[in-house]
Amino acid sequence: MTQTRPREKTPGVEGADEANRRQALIRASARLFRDKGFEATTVRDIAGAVGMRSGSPFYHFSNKQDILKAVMEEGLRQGLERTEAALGMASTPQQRFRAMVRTHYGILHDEGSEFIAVLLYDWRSLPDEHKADIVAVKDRYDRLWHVCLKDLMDAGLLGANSERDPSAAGDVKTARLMIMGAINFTVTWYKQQAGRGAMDLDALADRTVRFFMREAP
Amino acid sequence: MTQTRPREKTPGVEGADEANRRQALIRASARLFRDKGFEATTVRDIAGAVGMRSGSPFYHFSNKQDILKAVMEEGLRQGLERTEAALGMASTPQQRFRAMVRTHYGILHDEGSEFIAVLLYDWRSLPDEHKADIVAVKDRYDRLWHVCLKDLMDAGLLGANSERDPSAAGDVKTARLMIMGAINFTVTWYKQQAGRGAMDLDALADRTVRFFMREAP
DNA sequence: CCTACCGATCGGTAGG
DNA sequence: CCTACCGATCGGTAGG
Repeated sequence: MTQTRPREKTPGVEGADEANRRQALIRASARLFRDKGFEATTVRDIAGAVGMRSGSPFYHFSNKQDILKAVMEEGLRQGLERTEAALGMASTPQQRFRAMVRTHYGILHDEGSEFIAVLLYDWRSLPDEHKADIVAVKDRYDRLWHVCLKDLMDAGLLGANSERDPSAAGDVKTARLMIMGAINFTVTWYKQQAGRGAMDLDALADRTVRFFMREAP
Repeated sequence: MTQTRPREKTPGVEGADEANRRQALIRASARLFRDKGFEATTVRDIAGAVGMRSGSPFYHFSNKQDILKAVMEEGLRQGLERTEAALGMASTPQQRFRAMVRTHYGILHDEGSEFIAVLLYDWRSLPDEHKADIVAVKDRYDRLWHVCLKDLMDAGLLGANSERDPSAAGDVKTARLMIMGAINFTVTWYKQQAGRGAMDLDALADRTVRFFMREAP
């Protein structure tokens, strides 16, 4: 209830607070965008979600579209970080594929991880002049998938015709688009059960891997 | 440029005209919703696209949400019609799968066929009280896919582990969700080349079928 | 289906 | 980051 903001001890701490508020806005926006869509979410919704008044988000962002961009950037930053960490603990193509599938499901469905769902859902609301920036980072993520799937395909372990000659297996890009499409589309139908935590995502990842990847004989 | 509307010859024709205007609104709305999203499309956009003034769409629909519902219903009606026609010309499980894949790509990407893309993209904008109606029809469509995929799976022709025992192949529902997800997600990345017509969709369908379906030895 | 209009709301800003 | 506010626009309606 203090009417005056307490003076910060150091400029560094004050800067950290400001960054925290910005992060809070990004997180709250991600959730709102994910639930209602970018266009249906008002700046007042966002402000209210973090206890601000309606004009205050514009202290942190110059307009609503920039918040959307920041949500997508945060999602890709976290996504790359989590994926690289997961890949570091896997040593075979099969393990790496499983790790990427499971990690991507977490990125899409974990509590507090609504950023990439927004990227997928509200892409058309992002102004054209910002799209190239996001695509550049997204390409890095897609490349991780490409390498992962190429290894699997070379080993004859991917797709319905994988064990035959390489030409029958199809190209890696098609495989990537199909697999990532199947996984990404879960944002339209998968709902986490309350209380069961990550268990359901494990099961979903298992079923996904078993459908796309040939099992060792 | 006539200021007075020409008198209709019969009530039947007048009713047909009214239905035509309604259809024009649905088609124009589908395209606008698909391009900009339901929330970002204004009633003025819709009216302008068919040469009406801003208040006139409400002569045909009681509110904006009802237009969205009508778009989705029209998509499912056309989708079921086209799919049943395509299935009628196929006699083996492999042919039926190929027919469903190719038809679904047409439903998603053909010029003038933006209805199902709207259903997928703007589902969350549909008021809850209308969702059950749409789901009921969508279930019929999903059931056609289920039967198609079950036949394929029973024949050991679906997925990476399909030729083994049935338990290794996984369940039909997972296969349906993965395959339809992969296909539906193309709405986010596939862009038809101008002038080449349906050729590209044929190629896309071929690659999709080859990825998911085991080819005859 | 048009004209004329309305209340509500929205993104954003000025000044502190 | 708040207060106070603004111009623009939106979905929708009355009356013809």
